[in-house]
Amino acid sequence: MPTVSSEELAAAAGVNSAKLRKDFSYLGSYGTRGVGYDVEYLVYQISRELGLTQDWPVVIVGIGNLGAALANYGGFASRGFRVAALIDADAAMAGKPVAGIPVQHTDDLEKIIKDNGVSIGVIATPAGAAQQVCDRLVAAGVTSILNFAPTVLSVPDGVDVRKVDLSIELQILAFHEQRKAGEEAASDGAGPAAVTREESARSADQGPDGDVPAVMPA
Amino acid sequence: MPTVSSEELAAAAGVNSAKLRKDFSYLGSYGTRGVGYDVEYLVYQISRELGLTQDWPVVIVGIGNLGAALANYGGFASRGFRVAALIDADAAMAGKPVAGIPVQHTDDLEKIIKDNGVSIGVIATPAGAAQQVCDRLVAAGVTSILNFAPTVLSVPDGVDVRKVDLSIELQILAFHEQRKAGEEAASDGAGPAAVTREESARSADQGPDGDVPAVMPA
DNA sequence: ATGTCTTTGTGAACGCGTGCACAAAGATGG
DNA sequence: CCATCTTTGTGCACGCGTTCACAAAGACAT
Repeated sequence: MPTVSSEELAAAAGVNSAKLRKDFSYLGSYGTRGVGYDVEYLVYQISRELGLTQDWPVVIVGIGNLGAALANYGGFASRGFRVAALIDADAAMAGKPVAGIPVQHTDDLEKIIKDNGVSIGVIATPAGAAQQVCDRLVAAGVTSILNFAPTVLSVPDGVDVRKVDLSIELQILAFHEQRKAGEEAASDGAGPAAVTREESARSADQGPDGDVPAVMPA
Repeated sequence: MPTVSSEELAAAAGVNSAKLRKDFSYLGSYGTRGVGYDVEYLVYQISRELGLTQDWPVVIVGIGNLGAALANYGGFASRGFRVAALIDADAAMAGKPVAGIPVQHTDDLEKIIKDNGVSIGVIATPAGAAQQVCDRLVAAGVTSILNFAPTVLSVPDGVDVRKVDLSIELQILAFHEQRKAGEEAASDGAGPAAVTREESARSADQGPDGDVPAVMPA
């Protein structure tokens, strides 16, 4: 039986082994003392807890460049997502296939949601249309929305919204870039706002995690 | 002189006023006791600290659907970013304009970077090409990379990489969705892994912040 | 069976970020 | 010029998440 110890996993992931064990313990996934975790069972447990074993039908509304990019994105299928439908307001696009899936018109939005049992919607429309689309999705039964439009959506309680702003990541890079450039100039110790830049402990940090606090950067 | 108090700002932003003041104090931006912060000066200070007053030329490599979507994205200009060039490996695309900018061939990558003084690169290529493109960008002088390809890039020290995985946000939504569905079923108290789901204190949280820890969800 | 050795699971301590509460500072009015 | 009032800037305490450290548990050898 192939197994891994928490120590091995922690080293590979770059995290603390105790934290990893504690996290696993919340899952109820029992390892074997003196041996480690059964790899196959562990994978199954985590997959199930994360919802990877389920089939999540999603609809993408707004088939412009971004919507098309999302429809073509390969990473979805392996994580349990299935693009159930593509929806666009442009009647000229109706019927045309994108990524092998025919585009349907906004008029049929409600029917599409219900027929496919969709609970997750992706909004890739222009900013002006986003709230309206959102309202219709919610009314049709969608309870989770991924919003790429540069608008903050208002939704009733019980509906989750996650906003993806593609320029924020660039912003963060630019901020660090500025610090790099200003470092030698700032080393004279003068000037206000001489916020010291601490190097990230984990050099391999490539995630969208809280490097930069809500109001002010670290 | 138009001013704002930390209290007003905090209420508007949905954060604690003391934290806001403390953050501002790191900036060295002085408010006036009894009055508040001079709006104009504050905007200038924050803009400058965040790099919004600078001009950041960026190149986008890989002009597929996603690259085109990024080139067309309106949010960049207002944040100090300027798309200096679009680069693609497909010779047939060379010269064709996308979002009003002619696509250039990968062969000229190094020259483009140097001529425009680019320090930030965006990779929107297929996974297979990403590392190679990354290496060339870095060799040409790029020190910050925004990576949309589903690969972890390895870069030398001093180069910042941020990876954007479009499916991760969906993953998080699906996870919450699963919890919603499983809540009534789990209320019988039986079964392992009955991790309680606490409602987010801030209902308006739409950001890509650490809702879900590295290894296990909250 | 008994002992040793490895690795888990977890109680307890540590550290850090957030929020409270208040003194200092400056404006404003008499 | 003094009193009062507002709002900042910040020391301090609280709470939460991470890490340490160790006892319990099981495998494996003798």
